[in-house]
Amino acid sequence: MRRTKEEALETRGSILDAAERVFLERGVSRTTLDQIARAACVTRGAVYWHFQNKSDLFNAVVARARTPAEATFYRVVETADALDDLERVCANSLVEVHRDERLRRVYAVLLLKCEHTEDMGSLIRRERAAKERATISLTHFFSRLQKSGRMTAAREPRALALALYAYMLGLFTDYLRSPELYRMPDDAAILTRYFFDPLKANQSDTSPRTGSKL
Amino acid sequence: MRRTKEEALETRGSILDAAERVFLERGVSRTTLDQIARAACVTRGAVYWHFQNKSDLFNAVVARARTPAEATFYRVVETADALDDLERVCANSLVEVHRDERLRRVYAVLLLKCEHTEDMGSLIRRERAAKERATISLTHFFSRLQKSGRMTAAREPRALALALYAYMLGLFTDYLRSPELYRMPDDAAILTRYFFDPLKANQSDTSPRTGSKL
DNA sequence: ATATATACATACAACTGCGTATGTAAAGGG
DNA sequence: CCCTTTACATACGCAGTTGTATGTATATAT
Repeated sequence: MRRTKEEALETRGSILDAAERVFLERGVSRTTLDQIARAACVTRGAVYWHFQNKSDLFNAVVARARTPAEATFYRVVETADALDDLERVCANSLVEVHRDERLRRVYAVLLLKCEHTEDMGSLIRRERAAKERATISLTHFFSRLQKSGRMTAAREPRALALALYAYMLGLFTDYLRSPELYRMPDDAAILTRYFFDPLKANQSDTSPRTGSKL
Repeated sequence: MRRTKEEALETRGSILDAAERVFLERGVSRTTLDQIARAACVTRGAVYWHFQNKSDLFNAVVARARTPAEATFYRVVETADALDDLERVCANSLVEVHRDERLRRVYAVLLLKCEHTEDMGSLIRRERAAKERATISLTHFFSRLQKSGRMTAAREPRALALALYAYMLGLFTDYLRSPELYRMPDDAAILTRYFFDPLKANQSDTSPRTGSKL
């Protein structure tokens, strides 16, 4: 019953899909490779053929959804030169998590359904590296805007970067915990505006709210 | 070798202490009751005497540190009538997590070292209940302030409550992930001010930063 | 056409952690 | 002072998971 290379890739994909769902439903630690295999209509043999172990599979699941999403984020942050650009990226990432099932599942697993502990692949290392890169990029971004006078100088870039990172992290986490409390996609724009409006230099904060502008 | 009641309470306490530490170090799911028992210099027999199972022990660990901290929070939010009161509570809770080892460990376990899944005691239920109560309290708080004109009317209370909750959740999480990036306790005041300053009605946002005011 | 590597399924051995059952020595009540 | 209960320690059996070893049929290269 040997499959063609194409079929093998499909199998691999369906294993990743199954892992995504079972990780979300049962949490990473409580899911067994047999449960994933059954959900993918294969046996553990197939799983062990495509992946070394659960950690490896977990990393593959995360990388498949996360890497592309992060790439676009960094591309914008490191090249953008206007507050609106960053605001748009932030609001958009919230909407994407709301719309893209895969993204939503994987971020829910990352933020709610797994333990950030030393083993579990290189989760923590990659997480810290990503966070450091994001913080540095954001700090530079805010510094640039301040120097060119396109942003209020009343806040220090380092703290602003921390604040924005924490705010977005909290929004992702809380939305994934209780999405029914959010009115998406409108709230994505509203909530990000709460952060960015006060930064805009010489601009009244009481500008009329136009509701969803997405 | 039967202990007196007092000694038994000490044993119970040291088991809770040990569980706290081992949960933090190894993550809840990877922690075995034997590891906790060894860390507390007892056997699994003692653990099973004081607690039904790991879930029960976990809940006890969380309740011991969290219940009192939450109580003060709710007391203030539901009675306060000034933005500064809430701002002080938020900044203070960050500082407390930074200073109180037990609080820091337990929140780290809750936010980073356990999986928010259906079993694991009633974690999710209590979590959702706490979140709902907090959101409602905060919404009422902001509504009150808006009606009495002590806060800008440019933001809707419901979204503000979500924003503040998410912001604090993100700050806790990120601080516990990489505390070395934060300059505590000063950053606690700075970061909370970033949220509250724009809400203060008819007040210049560019007020001089006085650094740590705690 | 044959051989080999592939893409799995099946089978097996070993360990781990849990829950419980049982043992036990001392505390504390009558 | 005796009896019961307490506060554990020790011992046991079990079910679940993991990793690997082996089987196997077929795609694919030569």
